[in-house]
Amino acid sequence: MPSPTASARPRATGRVTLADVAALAGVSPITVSRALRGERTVDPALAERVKEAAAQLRYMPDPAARALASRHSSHVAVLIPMLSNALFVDLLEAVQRTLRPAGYQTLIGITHYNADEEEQLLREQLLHRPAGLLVTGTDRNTATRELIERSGVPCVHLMELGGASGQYCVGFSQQAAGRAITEHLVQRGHRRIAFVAAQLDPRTLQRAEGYRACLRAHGLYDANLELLSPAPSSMALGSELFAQLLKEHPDCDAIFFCNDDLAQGGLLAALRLGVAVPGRVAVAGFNDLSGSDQMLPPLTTVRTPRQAIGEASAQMLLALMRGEKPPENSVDLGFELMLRASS
Amino acid sequence: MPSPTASARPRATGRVTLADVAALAGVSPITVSRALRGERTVDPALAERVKEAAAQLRYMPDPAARALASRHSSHVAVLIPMLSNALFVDLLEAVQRTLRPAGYQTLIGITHYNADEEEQLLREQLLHRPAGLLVTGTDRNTATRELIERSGVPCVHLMELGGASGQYCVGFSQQAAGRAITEHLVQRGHRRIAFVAAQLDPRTLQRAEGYRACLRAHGLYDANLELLSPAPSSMALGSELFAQLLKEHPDCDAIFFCNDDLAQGGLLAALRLGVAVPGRVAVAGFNDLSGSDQMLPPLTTVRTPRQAIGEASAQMLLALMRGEKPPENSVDLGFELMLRASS
DNA sequence: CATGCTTGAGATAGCGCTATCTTGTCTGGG
DNA sequence: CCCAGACAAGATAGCGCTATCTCAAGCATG
Repeated sequence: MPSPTASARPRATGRVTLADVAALAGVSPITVSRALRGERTVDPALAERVKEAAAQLRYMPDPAARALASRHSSHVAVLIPMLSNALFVDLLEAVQRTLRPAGYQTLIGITHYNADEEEQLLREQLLHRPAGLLVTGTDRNTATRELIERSGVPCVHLMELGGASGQYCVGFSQQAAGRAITEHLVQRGHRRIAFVAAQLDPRTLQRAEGYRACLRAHGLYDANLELLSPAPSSMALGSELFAQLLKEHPDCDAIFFCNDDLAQGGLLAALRLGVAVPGRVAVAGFNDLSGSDQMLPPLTTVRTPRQAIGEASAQMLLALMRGEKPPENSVDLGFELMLRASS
Repeated sequence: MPSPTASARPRATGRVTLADVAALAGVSPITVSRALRGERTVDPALAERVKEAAAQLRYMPDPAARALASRHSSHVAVLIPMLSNALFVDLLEAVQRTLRPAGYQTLIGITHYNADEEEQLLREQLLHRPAGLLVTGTDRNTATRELIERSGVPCVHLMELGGASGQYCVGFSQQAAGRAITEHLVQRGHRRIAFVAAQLDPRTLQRAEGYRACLRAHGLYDANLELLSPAPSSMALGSELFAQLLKEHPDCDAIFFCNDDLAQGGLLAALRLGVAVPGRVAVAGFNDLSGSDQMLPPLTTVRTPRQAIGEASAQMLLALMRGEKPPENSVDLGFELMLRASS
């Protein structure tokens, strides 16, 4: 039995509406709307009264009606490549944890590292008139870029830095991170350092650039020591590529895997094949995923600040959606070398 | 420059609306609405003409307006416990792959195995008037169950079977799976078989029941050989629990881990500690997650049909949303023992 | 004291669809 | 030849909000 309080007029749907709250508070619906959205043009005392009435009736605004009238939904569209990479799970988790309390629902689109799929997903999501957009990386096809541009929806780019582009970005320099971990291997005395990568997405390629820059600076670069596979990253693939690399290049004395799952697979292959790590070959990974510290030997890797990126990007987006201008367009959250026994 | 075709009246938003399509096709807006939704009450020839007009104008219906007018959005709310368990990533992937082509957007809620959080998420999602609901398991608090019930939204339960409840379920018997893998260990001649579990969610506890039932049937059950931790599942925890178990129960000759990440951690701990697997102690896991086949030795486990569950549950939900009655309330997709060298 | 400005509230008019009720047309049975 | 019944299309009326315009009251200005 619903409360017997004042009500505008019975609605067909039985929902508590703005009009009900307005009737109870003795004001017009538009005033309720303004009061609940915290507009300044409502007298504080009145606003308080309205909020009490809303609470009493357990009023909850209808997102669809809001979206239709205001041309903005309470959705934030998030485009990420793949959830099978734990990196993006952590990122997403942090994003949701930040956006939900602010009243935003995340619409998750998985692009599978595919530009066309990304474009298609974005088109679908834009139909929902999202209030904001979170996309992975800055590299995408022209149509998608224009779609973002023309939609006028605030957009923050994840995982990379903006450079001079003026885009809003939160991430770190993949290139610098790739360079730093390679430098570490050089400092440990390795000379024949291989780079093993899968997926070959833009960020992987940036890490490759860091690897190359470092080795060139030391006069150690050898293109033959790059083993690049477009297949999706996995432990199984890491095992395979490890074996292949050592067979083709027996003189290789260190391997930088572009992601920890590959590296973990590599370490297991080493164990299986009886290859001593780091004695015969040192191994380094990227991202410091779950389990890397448990490996035998524990994996040297680069810890990437994915939770921080998720939270900071969501905060930046919240500011943009409020119409504020963030202090910086591009936020660099850095990275940390995790030096363990595999190197 | 937009096409100079007929149009109802300029809209403030610049969007192509039903009215534009209606004007171009020379029919009323409601007829366009009906034709595009495939209602039977429109002459096929006319419907074709309308669809052509819509295609020509690149008309896309506005989900918010639809939701408001029809009281159903194009959202399907999905409640899952956690994405850090790869199981749910695969499940979600399959769900999205099935629902998206049908025009449904998934709203993902992560419950963190927490009943209150689940209730809160569901309340938020129901505001969006989802067309369907996908929830993990059948075990939840009364408020949440009533919320689902009263919402009238079609709902399918994932990962478990319905029993006599009459709920729509797609999954397999966690109990039977737990029993089967334990039976396998018994058949291999093990007598002191431990059960190591984390998280202790309902499905884990069902597996525990299967384990107990099997060992009791063989007269081998010993409650001391159960090591149950409420902490979240991870490789690190698996390592820890493995070491703890062998220390406290040196006579233990086999371990059934409730999830593969724990088991993988256990295998690595064995390697670290120099414990021979399966010689000294056999190890079995659950779910056949990525990497389990790469372990040293490869992990014996239970392959669970998560992609199939995702797809079948989405198909069942699609049927329910169309107003059809599925042939069966509860669909059992079974499981498969993956016997590898760890046992 | 008239003028202009701010400020808080309400009236009005949609946002872009669909549910529902009506109307017109066509069919076949008595 | 008329009328019940089925069917295809349209007219009407919202769904539950918010953008925008309007208006009355209050206050400082010259």
